[in-house]
Amino acid sequence: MPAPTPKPASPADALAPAAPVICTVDIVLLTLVDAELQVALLQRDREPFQGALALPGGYIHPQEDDSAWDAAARVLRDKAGLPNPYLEQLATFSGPGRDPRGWSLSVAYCALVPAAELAAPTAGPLVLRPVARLPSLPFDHRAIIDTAVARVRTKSQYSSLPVYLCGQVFTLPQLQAVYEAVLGEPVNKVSFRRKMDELAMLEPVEGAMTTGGAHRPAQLWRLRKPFERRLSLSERGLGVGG
Amino acid sequence: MPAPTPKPASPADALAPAAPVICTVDIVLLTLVDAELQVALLQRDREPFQGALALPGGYIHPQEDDSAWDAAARVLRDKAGLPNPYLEQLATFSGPGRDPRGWSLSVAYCALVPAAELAAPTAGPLVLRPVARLPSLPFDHRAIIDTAVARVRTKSQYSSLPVYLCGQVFTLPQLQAVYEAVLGEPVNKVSFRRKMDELAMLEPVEGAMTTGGAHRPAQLWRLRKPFERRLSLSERGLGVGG
DNA sequence: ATAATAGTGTCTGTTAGACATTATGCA
DNA sequence: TGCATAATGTCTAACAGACACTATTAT
Repeated sequence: MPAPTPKPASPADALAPAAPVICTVDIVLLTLVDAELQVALLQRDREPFQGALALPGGYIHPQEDDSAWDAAARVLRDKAGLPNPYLEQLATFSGPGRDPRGWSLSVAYCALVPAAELAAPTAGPLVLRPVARLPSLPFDHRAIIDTAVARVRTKSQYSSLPVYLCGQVFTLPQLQAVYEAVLGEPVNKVSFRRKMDELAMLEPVEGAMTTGGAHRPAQLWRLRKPFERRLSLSERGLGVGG
Repeated sequence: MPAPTPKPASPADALAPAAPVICTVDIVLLTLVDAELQVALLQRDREPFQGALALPGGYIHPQEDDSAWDAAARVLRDKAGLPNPYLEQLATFSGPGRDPRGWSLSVAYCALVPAAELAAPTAGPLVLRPVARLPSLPFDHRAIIDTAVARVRTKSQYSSLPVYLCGQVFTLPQLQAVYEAVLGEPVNKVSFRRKMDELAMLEPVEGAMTTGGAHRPAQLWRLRKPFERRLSLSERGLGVGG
């Protein structure tokens, strides 16, 4: 063996490593504005990258969080005023270079919320940016967002995921427009309605219709209770290309 | 507010939390033996749960690992003698109760290898157990394995994932048997071959046939180069129910 | 020749998409 | 009454699965 290297051999894992890992969560909070997927960003209030727009996130607090998921829910509650959004784990990003403070690990989560909920005054100083035209972002937040968008697009092809971008009640034409915005391509109306029927996740809201223009009003629908926090999956997808 | 609680209010995240998070990786190493999915387990050589069978894993070493993926690859290399297996991130498991040493976080990875590679003498003291009949396991390793198996089953429905359970070359009847073992149900031969053709990931190995019994030998195939480390995805799946 | 498995041709039922038609409210 | 959109009926093309048939080797 030549001269000693900066990488000390690990002492058989007997103890936790000396250099601690910085453990955080980051949330990709997506919503739909102007028929476009937008991500919520927050101006950082401290170093590193103080003042820059970045994903909402924060340290995992072992004292108060029962899991990384709980840490993400806490961040969403405290920084976005969202008490109970749809929230699912995306992936974990890690390495020595992604955070100037040192070797870091971030469990990334993806949250979907209706745009109306982000407009509420409790939503805090969130800033929305279209995922198709992102500003330059610190850390590896661009890669995290790209991963989230790809996941949402893929999952929308065969699941009820986009309903979390709608409000409590919605019409089928509205829901179809949401699918089309997320997938980025038109969807066949007849097939779409057949799929929604087959997914068996919607129930009509009796006696209620939208009013708008000089035309027939549309039936209102809402999620059936078993699917309020659980996706409905289609075996064959919606037939839109991936 | 009443008396002080054991949960100190977080000081605005100014510093990393006092109690460090135990950061590890765990690997669900799956292979196919006797037409059954089996997971590789290792007898733990230290506390906690010394002597018990558990998933191979270990601390993330910030000094030598460039990412959690690298840590998982290192564990597979050192503990299973596998230099370059198929390895993908599964999910991250965390919380105060999963490890008696304290609040811990484990990035779980899923590896697929041909059974022949695990039989090699370099493979170390790994023990294979059918995922359908798991022994009692420490930590939350049972939940991690169940998640991995569910993921592999789902992904096998629409991708080339099971080829990583085959060796370098294989016949289509062999590959179909692998799919059937993973999915747990028979697959239509004609449809299966149509899909394999459509996935465009295989190329015939010229002039080579398997020899075995008193019957027509089968064509040998191998993965085309672009797919050696990349899955091929089918838009519509293999038609088997999920 | 026979056995046994590999590989293919073909038919049929199912599914998805295109198109056309009816429904319903408002101006 | 006409217009605009909602909702549905129907035809057709694409696809998956069942079945049967041919191919090829060893015995």
